[in-house]
Amino acid sequence: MEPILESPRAARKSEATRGRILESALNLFRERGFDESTMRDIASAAGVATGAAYYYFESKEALVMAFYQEANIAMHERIQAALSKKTELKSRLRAVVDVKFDYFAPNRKFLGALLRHAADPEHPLSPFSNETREIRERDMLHFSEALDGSNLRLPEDLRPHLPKLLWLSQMGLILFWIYDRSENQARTERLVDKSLGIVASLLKLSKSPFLRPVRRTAIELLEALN
Amino acid sequence: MEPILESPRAARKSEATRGRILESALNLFRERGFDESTMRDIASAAGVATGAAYYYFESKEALVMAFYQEANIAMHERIQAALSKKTELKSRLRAVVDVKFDYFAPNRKFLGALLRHAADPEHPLSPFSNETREIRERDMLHFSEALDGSNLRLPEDLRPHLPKLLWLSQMGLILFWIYDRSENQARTERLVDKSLGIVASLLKLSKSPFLRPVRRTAIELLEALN
DNA sequence: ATCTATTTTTGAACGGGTTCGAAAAGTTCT
DNA sequence: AGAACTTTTCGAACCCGTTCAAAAATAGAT
Repeated sequence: MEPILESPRAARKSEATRGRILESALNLFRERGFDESTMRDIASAAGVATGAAYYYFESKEALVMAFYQEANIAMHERIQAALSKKTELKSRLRAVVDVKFDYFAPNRKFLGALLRHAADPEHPLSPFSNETREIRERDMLHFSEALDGSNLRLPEDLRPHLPKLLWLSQMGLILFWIYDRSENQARTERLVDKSLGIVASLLKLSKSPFLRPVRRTAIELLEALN
Repeated sequence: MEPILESPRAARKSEATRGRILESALNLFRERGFDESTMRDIASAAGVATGAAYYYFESKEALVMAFYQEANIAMHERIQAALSKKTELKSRLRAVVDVKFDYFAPNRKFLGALLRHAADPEHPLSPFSNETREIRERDMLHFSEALDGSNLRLPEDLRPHLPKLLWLSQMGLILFWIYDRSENQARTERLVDKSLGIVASLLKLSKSPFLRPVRRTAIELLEALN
């Protein structure tokens, strides 16, 4: 099953092949789009037979997932760096999503392929699946850090739910962005600004006794989602 | 292009064939699931050649859309009837979604096929596409009625945005429900209750001057979505 | 170096959504 | 009834994601 990499030479060669397939795929996706690129194209661009692509990747969409996975690791330190410069909650949240939009920008169009099965949490490539748990949790940590480093005090009962909630909103924003056909995704820009504004305002107000009953119900709702 | 139905006899026959194909498809989808039913199966269950199914329906998914379209019309009067018995906003909203869950229940599993392209507003079958505008707007009217008939006074600036917003939340609930594997979709039940609760509470509070700034931003956000 | 086991590569074949050109059935007009 | 036209039906063929059995390459053991 799991290849035991005894020889570094062979290991490197195999890895190189995998890399070539992935790279060819991503180039084709970027140039031509996901649906317009066939596995035959990808394999031949990488100089291998069709079957080889399936030896390294479970499916065509898994190629996009491999990109997403690498991206998540690569973005980690960029996010850390960006966070270190901000203190206001809104701008900290903004920093997190900005890193993502920047990183994803050249690949925006084909990222949609990943979200095709998003709704089905049993699909291995869904952002809600067991298989993607690790990526998801690593990603939620970014929001955790954005919250903790800010100068805003949060109600304690709400705090544990916030990373998940923010992560979820972020997925919504990314989804909107992927399909945003407006010039330079200007609509997404506005949406991000306004929605982070609301999130920040609501969190500021959330400690107020006035909103306590709503907050209670909100927490119950979040717990119902688990 | 558009068939001119000059003879009622032919018109009826053609319609009957279309109906047979749709019915066979839905039966197969219900028995076996969407992905597990092939167009060849569907056609042969309807007693026609594969090509005939494509003469009447643009794609396999269009069969599900045809069901959805019929459903929306059929649910209209059920919703009216249900609304006529309620006055509280929360229970009026509940009435609307309950009719839908009841109606969709036997078809829950294959409805997911419709939401596959949900995110792409340019896909003809997306609930956000131009092609589905009519269905969508008819559906939003239900929420408009739910709001207007309730005993709750709403801020005027918010009112025009609410049907869209409620409709969107409802889509989220339906999506959750479709993929809800818990016993009798108990998780959806809780989620619906809590989220309608929050909506109702927030709307009650929304007139308060305390929340005015948030409301303003929220309205800007909604406008950014158009 | 040879044998054995494992990993990698190959490309033909499969399955299912969809297309398409041609045949059949139906309609309209004379 | 026959010609001219449109609508409907047919099923083979196409495309593309994916599978699979067998061949090739590589590694380890003797």
